[in-house]
Amino acid sequence: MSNIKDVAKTAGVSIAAVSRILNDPSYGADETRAKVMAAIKQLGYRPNNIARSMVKGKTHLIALVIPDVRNPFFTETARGVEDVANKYDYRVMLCNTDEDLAKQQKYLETFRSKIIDGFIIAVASEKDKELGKMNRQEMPFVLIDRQSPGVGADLIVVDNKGGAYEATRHFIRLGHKKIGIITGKLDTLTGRDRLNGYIAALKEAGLTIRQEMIFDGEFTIPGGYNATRVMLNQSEKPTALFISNNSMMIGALKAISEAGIKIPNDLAIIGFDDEEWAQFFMPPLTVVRQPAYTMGTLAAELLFQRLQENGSSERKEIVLKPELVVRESCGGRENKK
Amino acid sequence: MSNIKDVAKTAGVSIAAVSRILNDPSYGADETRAKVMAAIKQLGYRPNNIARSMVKGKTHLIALVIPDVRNPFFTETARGVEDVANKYDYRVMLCNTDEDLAKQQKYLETFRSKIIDGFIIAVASEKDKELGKMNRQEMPFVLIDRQSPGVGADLIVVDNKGGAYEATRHFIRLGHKKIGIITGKLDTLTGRDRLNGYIAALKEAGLTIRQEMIFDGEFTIPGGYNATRVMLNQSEKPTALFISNNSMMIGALKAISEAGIKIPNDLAIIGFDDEEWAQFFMPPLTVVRQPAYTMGTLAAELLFQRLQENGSSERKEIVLKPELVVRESCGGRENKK
DNA sequence: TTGCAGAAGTAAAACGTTTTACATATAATC
DNA sequence: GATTATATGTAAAACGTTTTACTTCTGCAA
Repeated sequence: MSNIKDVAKTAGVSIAAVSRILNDPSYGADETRAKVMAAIKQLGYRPNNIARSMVKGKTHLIALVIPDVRNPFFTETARGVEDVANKYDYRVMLCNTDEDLAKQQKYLETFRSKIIDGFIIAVASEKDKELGKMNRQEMPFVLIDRQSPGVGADLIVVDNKGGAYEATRHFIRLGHKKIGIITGKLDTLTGRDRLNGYIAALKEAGLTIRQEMIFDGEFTIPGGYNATRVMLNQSEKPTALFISNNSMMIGALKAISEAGIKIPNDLAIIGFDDEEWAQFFMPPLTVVRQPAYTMGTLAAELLFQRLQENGSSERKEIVLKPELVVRESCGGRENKK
Repeated sequence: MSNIKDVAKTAGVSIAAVSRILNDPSYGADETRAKVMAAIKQLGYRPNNIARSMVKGKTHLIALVIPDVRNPFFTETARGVEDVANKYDYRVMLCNTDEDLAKQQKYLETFRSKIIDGFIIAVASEKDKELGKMNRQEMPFVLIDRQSPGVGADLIVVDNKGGAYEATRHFIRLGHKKIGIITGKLDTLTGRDRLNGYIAALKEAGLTIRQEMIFDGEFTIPGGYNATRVMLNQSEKPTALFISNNSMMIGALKAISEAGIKIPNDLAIIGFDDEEWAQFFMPPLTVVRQPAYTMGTLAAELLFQRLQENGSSERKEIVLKPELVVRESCGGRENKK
């Protein structure tokens, strides 16, 4: 591979001249510029970015660490990050931790060796201890989707409680009294927040909170399936069911179908997280949509802001409002019981 | 940030000694090793990987370029690549081109600047011209899932024709005579291959190929919806339908449901690409499953093999067999018409 | 004792850029 | 015509490592 030295030699100029011509459009006489360009073309020269990174101290790379590449919520976020990064002429390294703290730590370790300029992370676990040790001055980062206690970095999250509250309110407005919930893992803040939003709405409406209307689906497909099946096998069934994430929705749908229960006539349902297939399902699903793409763009913008400033301005915390997308899985007012 | 020089100074040894102690476990007296380690700990030193990369000529980074991060097929492939890469102590940069040739070229351009050691790519378009210009000696790469005419790189693809053939054969075995297909984009080899597998099976069974049983769904959800709707509105309907990718399946399912047609009694269906929700659908979907994860691991292994050898061994082409996963969307023998 | 092998350590070159500090030539101002 | 500013160019330092080539020391065999 040819380097800048070769170019300088064949063009008959100094190394510095080549570098300047490449980086500063206003520099140099037309004649020498032409010579240099000709040499570059002839040799097929490409500047070596590693060398450039070393002297500049910037790699023009950021990382996005997510716990599950197969979750559409995170890939949508990734697209947001990527679009903004490209705008700033940065590339993004997408790192998948598979909800595994050990994998996450391996990535963080790699980052410390200055291979990237900064990163965005949705932590694999609330229990992480490494993140707090990162020097944010040297390597800025922003947390998304999930909080990490004790880490004073910028944070962008969705108002999970608010989203669950809105969904439950929607049921109540339609006249439902027996409203169930399939919760996510309650050792995560996200899981707890969604449950709390549900409870808040019921309380506000003067409805009693009943244990037999609350089942844990652990955020997984089989979990959602089992929880829903048990709930629907009870003597007293809910007339409306809030399923608090996308994976559990898939399981719940199967359980509902197997039980011969019709949506929305026998049971109204609302999910959390919008997905492509949700609007194509029969009936199309009413869901709480999280602004995943926006979360990605905002996180990236925040990170680039940090990368540009040298003095550290104060910590930012952004809470994004989810949106209730009303489709047909709740029917209308007439099906209250 | 402290560097190796600082460590050398506080430990009272030379720079070279520090480097050696760090990289060669058999080097150095116990005493000096201890001094160096203490200094490293005290200063919180981390070797700068960029500098290391420059002298070594390796970045320990590979890229995976895919046309759609939201497609589970590709994210599954990504997991395969990632797992193998981590095994070799490499990190992977996931690049999403959104089926956009311009974006792809931007990434390729970045790669030429030696920021990675090699890459794996599912091209955005068959029409790409840049890839052929890449010097495979300097920057090895392997093609996956999609061919790129004129590019003599290693290749790993799925036997699309064979997969479609198997699916169609399954219909025929069950006694179906009127078998329809929703094809993907026919300007892609993948789309054409799947159509050809379908045709081959029909011909072999002595069934006639009928235009009104073949509709183009363009690999998209709305395309699949429209194509299926039109097909099912005809006077003569198929009794079995092969839907040749995952996205079109979502659209087709809606059209089938809206038409009041029951699966599998009125219509048997088979899809291409297995997805989490496919087995949870009612009825669970029979599909042609592509070995996405395996494709990722094989591609990565092949790439690392290339990275290790210096002389170039001959080009490899691997064709992976897809697998027909029989579930309930085709019913049994009794529903032939 | 001499010679030699191996271990432990060092100084400096090398990787491929950008940037600093400086030199020279040309044009502009008085 | 002298002075000054500006444009164009260069040599060398710098970035933080690894590696080469060399020196010194230690212990062992002859």
